[in-house]
Amino acid sequence: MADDAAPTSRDYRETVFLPDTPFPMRAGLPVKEPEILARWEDLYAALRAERQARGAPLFVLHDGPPYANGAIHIGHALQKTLKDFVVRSRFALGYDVDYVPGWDCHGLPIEWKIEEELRAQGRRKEDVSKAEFRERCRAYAAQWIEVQKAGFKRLGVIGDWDNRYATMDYASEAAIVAEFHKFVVSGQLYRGSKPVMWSPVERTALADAEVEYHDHNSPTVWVKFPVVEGPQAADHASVVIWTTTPWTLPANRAIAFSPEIAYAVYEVEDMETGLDFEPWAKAGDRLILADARAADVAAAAKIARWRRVEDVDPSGMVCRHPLAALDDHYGFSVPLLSGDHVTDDAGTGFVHTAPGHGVDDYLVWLAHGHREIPETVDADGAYLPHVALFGGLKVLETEGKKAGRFGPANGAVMEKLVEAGNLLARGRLEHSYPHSWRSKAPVIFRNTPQWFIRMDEAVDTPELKGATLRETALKAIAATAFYPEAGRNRIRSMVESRPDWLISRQRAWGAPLAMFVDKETHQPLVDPEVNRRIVEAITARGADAWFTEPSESFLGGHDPDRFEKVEDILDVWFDSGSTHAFTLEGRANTHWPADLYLEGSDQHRGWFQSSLLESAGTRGRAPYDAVMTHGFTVDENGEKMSKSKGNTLEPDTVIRESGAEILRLWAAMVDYAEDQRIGKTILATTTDAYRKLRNTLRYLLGALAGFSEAERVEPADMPPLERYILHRLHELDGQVREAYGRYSFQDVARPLTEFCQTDLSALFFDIRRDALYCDRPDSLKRRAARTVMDLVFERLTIWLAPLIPFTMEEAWTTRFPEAGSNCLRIFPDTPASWRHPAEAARWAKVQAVTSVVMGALEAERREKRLGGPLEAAPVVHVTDADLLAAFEGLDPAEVFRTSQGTLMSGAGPQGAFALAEVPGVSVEPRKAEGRKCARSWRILPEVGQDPRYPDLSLRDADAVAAWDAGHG
RNA sequence: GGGCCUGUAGCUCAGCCGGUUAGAGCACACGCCUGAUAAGCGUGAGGUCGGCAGUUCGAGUCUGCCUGGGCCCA
Repeated sequence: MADDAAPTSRDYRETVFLPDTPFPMRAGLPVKEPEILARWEDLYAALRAERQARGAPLFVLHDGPPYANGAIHIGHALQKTLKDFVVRSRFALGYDVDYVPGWDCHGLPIEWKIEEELRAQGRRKEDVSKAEFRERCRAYAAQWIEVQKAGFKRLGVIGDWDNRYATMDYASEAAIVAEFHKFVVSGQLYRGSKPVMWSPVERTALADAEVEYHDHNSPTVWVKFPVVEGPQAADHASVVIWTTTPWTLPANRAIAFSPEIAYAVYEVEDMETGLDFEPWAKAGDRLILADARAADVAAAAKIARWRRVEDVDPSGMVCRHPLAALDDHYGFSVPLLSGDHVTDDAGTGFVHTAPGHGVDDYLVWLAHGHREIPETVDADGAYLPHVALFGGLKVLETEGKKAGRFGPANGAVMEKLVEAGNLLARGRLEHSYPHSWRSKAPVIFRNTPQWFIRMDEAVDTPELKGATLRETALKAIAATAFYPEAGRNRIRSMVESRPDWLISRQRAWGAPLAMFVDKETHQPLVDPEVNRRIVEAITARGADAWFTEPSESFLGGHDPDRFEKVEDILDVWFDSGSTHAFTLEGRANTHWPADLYLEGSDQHRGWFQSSLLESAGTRGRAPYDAVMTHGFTVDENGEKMSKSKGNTLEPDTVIRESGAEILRLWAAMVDYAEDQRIGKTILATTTDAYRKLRNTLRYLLGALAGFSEAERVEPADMPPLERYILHRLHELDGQVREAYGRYSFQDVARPLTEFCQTDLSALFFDIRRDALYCDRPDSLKRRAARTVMDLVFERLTIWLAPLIPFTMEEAWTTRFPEAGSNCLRIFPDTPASWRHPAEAARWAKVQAVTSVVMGALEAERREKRLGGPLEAAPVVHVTDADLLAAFEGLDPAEVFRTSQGTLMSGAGPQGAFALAEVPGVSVEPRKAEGRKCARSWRILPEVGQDPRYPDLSLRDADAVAAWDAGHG
């Protein structure tokens, strides 16, 4: 006990080898990270040069371009961080890595921004030349590229920032156009007419991604189509349809029905009375409806009583248009067509079919052999002049205060239906309706001429060898690796069912469909010389050249009067689908196809697919060998982040408060394949994990102070504990390489964190603290411990470097200030001879026994009979021979971290401490006898035996004697 | 409304082909140490495995339905 301590006159602290390092416990990352970034300079270039000099294999990660509009958000941060994990880990695995970050620059959102700017200046888009408008768009995108680039670099993301790609670079625009020409030349492009989502307010077709759904209150009408041909039962009857878009009725050409639905003729017998309006139906009216819908229709039409006359089969029936009586324009026949899209859960069981105003309508119309798609509405959303009764009326208002609201068309059509006696009922309905995501105005389906890439026509090029684009793309999907595997299904089902690729847009900011069309035949002009001149002009002067330079300059000998210059621009997905062409081809030190594309899972429909189709159509295969996807970042409750919910988290905030390293470690610890949560609690947990790693490094650095090669010990000469740690290093080496190899960063971070916690901190460091602090520097045990620590440090710093490069850099340069960047290193070889499963088995047993000892000491502490473990001298009784054998060659006191300890074969005495989980072991938690060594604080009977140092144990006396000799 | 994915301790994750009392690290509580100290060690508590039903001798694991969440589409 303390009062038993030997009289001491000397403070031995200076003779104790305490950890010594300038590596601070607190990181101060927000300040330190920028310093490290500055020190790295162009780390990426240095790495590439180094790897190329050694002839390293090449790995290509092709960057999916973020849209150059707005500050980076947490999703960008996760994404670029994951890419950086890939890039840095491939470098650490010894590869040369090509990673060129890029940006997507064209497209509607930027156009809108510029239009907004113009409006703010009181100018109209019409007053600005196309050239000036495009120039403004270009400047706008350029500015955001710089902002985003700075944000990505701050995260520690390395790449070829100086040679970043942008879809708006002249060379890119030229390459995109050249890719487009390949589709023209190979005959994969065609001009079609198709109902597309059209925004009259913006006078443009919209891509699916540019449309959002909002609730909208629409008029609904039940309309009678008098039967002119059909079975007897249908005589003097009308087919009833229901629609929420009365304005599309002038474009009606057919009625769709389902062969799966039962239809019948109903005859009205009585109408409801006491209504404040005159109902349109009357007794004697004969209506054809789906049985399942009859009751609802009766209610809507205020029919009090009716009679189901008989079944009727609509196939082959023909009706008259409901407005035929008012104008001969509507004198055509309206056939009944069967269609799979018809259901009986709403409406009447019949679907009014206007081929120019709905996709289903269009498809069912085509499926029945019709080719002519009527055009009824112009680009401004007004009926064309030829549309009888309604010419010039607006479906949607596009000017003035009412812009974006429905115009008089619906009302006018309903009035005329009443006049014609064919309106059965009307009402209003709140339903989900497509709107432009920008103007928020409703959109309509409108038939417009557009350019498409065919999915299902055999393509006779050397690349596609007579296969269709869809077949080629599906084959490419089968040949691609997906991480996670589920991605394959997702993209496959989309490619299987997707329609032809609509690539034309009636906008200004983009790469043009730079081609000429024969005014007579409507066929594109295919002339390699013309295409060459176009691409040359765009390479030199950008896509503007196409819009500003006269046709003659491209056409050469062709007659300018015969050919029309197409001024549509390409779908931005065609731009981004072509990035592989101008980033992976024609540049040095890269290769096509890319080894990996890595994006969010939304890109199965987006970039993965556009790149696949573009490449399949031009090269016959995917531009990637593997696709890796990540989920989305949601808030702490698993809900989508949104500004309106106020649950967003800006990467900047995290970087400013905690450091990019914390964000990176978070990304490393979560399962990125699924949606990842982030928030205050989670970041706090991440910070704790970070501290654990950091302190482990700090302890290593402290314990390794002054370590020299002369101290190094061969594994064969090491004690069991060191052999065990080497075994763990060997095991981890395999795990780490394997996990990085399949991009499973979690399987790097978790085992390494647990290794630091369990094997190093709680076992190795804790046991070896005594030897490190108190042994003579030349003691084998201490040298072996430091040798192993050196090997641990050597590996930990590079294994973790791809994930937390800032901290590993700091640790590495703290120890080796002259050795260059830690990030230039390659995972060191770990000798197979370190593998030692027997040692692992031994320590599992040793730790089981130790847990009983810990339990016994804990019980004593609770009873206040014992304080720290150095006050104890447990006696351990072991009946299990295996457990006993595990201690062969070990000092029990050392293992138990007590002053003394004894291991005995056989059963323990009555009352000895035991744990049910560890049978065959019992412990007597005896107190240590002897005096407390003033240096090591162990309590040993031997203290005082060395007369030179009466207050020290023999080991410490020896150590101090050596120390004294060295310090005069 | 449809397709795909997803819900295991406060947090991040393990749980193979269904098989004992569902594990780890962190956080938490309590204790120890005070020579890693805004650190270190130990002990402990904490889970109806989203819910319900089914298959089975046995289900976190398989099936169905419901429910929460996400992405894509309508």
